[in-house]
Amino acid sequence: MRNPTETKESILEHAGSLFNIQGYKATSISHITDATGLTKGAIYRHFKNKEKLEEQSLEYLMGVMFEKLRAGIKQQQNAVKKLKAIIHFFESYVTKSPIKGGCPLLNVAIEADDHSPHLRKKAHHILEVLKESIVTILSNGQKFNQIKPNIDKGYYATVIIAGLEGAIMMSKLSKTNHDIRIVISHLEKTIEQIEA
Amino acid sequence: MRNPTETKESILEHAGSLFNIQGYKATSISHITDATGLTKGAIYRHFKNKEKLEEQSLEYLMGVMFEKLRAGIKQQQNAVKKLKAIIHFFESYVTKSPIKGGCPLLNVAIEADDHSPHLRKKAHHILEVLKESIVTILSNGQKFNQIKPNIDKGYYATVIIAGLEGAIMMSKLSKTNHDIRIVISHLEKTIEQIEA
DNA sequence: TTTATTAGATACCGATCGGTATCTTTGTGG
DNA sequence: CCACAAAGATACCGATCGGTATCTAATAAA
Repeated sequence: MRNPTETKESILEHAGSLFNIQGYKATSISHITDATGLTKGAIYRHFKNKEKLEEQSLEYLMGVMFEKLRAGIKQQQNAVKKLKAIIHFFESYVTKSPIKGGCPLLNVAIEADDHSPHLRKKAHHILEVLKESIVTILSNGQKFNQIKPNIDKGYYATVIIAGLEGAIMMSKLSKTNHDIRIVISHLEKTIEQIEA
Repeated sequence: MRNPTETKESILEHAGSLFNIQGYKATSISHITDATGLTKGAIYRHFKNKEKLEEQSLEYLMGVMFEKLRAGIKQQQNAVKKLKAIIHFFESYVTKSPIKGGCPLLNVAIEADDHSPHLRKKAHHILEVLKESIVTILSNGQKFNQIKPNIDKGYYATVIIAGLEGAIMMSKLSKTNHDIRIVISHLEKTIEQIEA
């Protein structure tokens, strides 16, 4: 109990979860003190203001997300299987969420649209990294004759991400995994069409 | 200036716009009094509390959305063209928005997930209506030999909506229409595959 | 063991939140 | 033209917001 790095970690964990579930604006410092058992004094010692706490919480969430995502990708040996691993990772946001509250990317994109440009920029960057990792998988797939040549890799990256994020939104409204399952089967078909 | 129905309409217009741009929780009554030039007294005469104002504002936004959507669909004479009209209606949320702040369905789905179940239920219902209208277009298309028989109509409704909503989210982050254009071209191809 | 530093607790600040009680103004039917 | 009801303005309420100044307690260096 008086380990500052552990304290900061605990704050980011709890704050990240609350921000992702309730929203950034809707989560007050008091909510975070309740969740962590700490006081305002402790929180403002580690974070200059709420804005900085929001930023670092988002980075924390994205870190957790990418860690799990990369682990899932690494297990698979060819491009098609790697892409399917990505798809099923996003499915887990609906079925058994690795992070409560759904995809942090989607949440920030909607909430931080006009307000809080700092969060929007961070989320945008993560989106580009995500796109790029799909493009890289496709490139490597082409190198090893697993993926057809002459396809528009950015096109498929966008189609996959858009479908998944939209399906997560629909599943949030319906509280079932019906829609995400449909979109997954469609994306799997789409991927199989570019298999070499 | 003292026409109560006009006043209520003005409140719904301004409140709806603010809710859709800034979010429901992030928009205070004071923001709405500033936008309308009215006072709290006027607003609370027409709406019991903020929750009711949120609900009716969402209904107002959805009303505007469906009105424009139906008008676009009605202009087209066959199923494929009607579906493409829907797709390009959603594109307009990014290019030149009929309602500022993007798709109210998407916004509510993300913000009102756990908090405010009344908004979530309303949005869910609208989503089902939207799905159903795509299914109806496909059904009529089959009747007139414009769409292949034996296809899963609900599947295509979900794939179309998910792709579009996800693309809107991506476009919000990148502030360009790059992603929505890609998804549209993909959905158009998908639709053409079920053309009879 | 003493001292300096830092982590964290406490108590408070002004601003703003949603909401209400009350007053004034406006339009309308007799 | 007057009376009455409804529309809207004003002034206020307690609660909570983000943030800060200050105090106490714990740790690490000497």
